Amino acid sequence: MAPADLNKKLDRSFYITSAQKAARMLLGKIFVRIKEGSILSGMITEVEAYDGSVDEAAHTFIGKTKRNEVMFGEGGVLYVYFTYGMHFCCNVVTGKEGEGCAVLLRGIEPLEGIDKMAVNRYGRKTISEKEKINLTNGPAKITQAFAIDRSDNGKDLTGGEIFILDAETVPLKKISVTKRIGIKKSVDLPWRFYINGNSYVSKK
DNA sequence: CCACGGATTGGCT
DNA sequence: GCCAATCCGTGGA
Repeated sequence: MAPADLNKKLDRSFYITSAQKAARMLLGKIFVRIKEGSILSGMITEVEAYDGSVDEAAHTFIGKTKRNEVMFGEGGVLYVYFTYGMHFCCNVVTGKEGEGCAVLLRGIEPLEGIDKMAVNRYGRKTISEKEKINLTNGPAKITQAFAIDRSDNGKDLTGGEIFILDAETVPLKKISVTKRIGIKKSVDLPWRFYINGNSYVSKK
């Protein structure tokens, strides 16, 4: 695998758009974290859009609170939340200040730092093929593999620690659009997007 | 392979 | 007090 090209970092303008558009555009892009001098990276394969203005499932639908204030900020930062008493999930905030929109990362295909992700997920470097698929095919699995937690909430994606690299846009005919997973409100909105046929997707 | 339920913190009513 | 944008182990087909 060629090393990540750090010159192709997405800039602020990429994120100042609707969550639905950003979600589709993020598929195929490369999510990168520099951790203790080494690179963890992977291609985004599955996402969901959340839009606080109309979407009861969005954390921002209820108005600003301590928990969701990062999601109300300007696009291009990371919104990390804690759920089910044990899991973190991470989102890319989109749109303008005050809108309360974000894209949940649900699937990533690992590219660099796979042995470190294996240690983060399983406590060992050597894993089976099945375990490799299981590294990052779910939102809380991603944060565990990339060692993302509440200390990363609000980090700027145009900075040098966590960022996203541009890559060829995935054509619409290679993208599946479905209802979102695991929510109990606004369940019928078709705001989940994933790359057809990719193994690193939480559910077909 | 699929279905089910337990784990376990903390945000909001 | 209720219950969550989840994951994993167990048990049965």
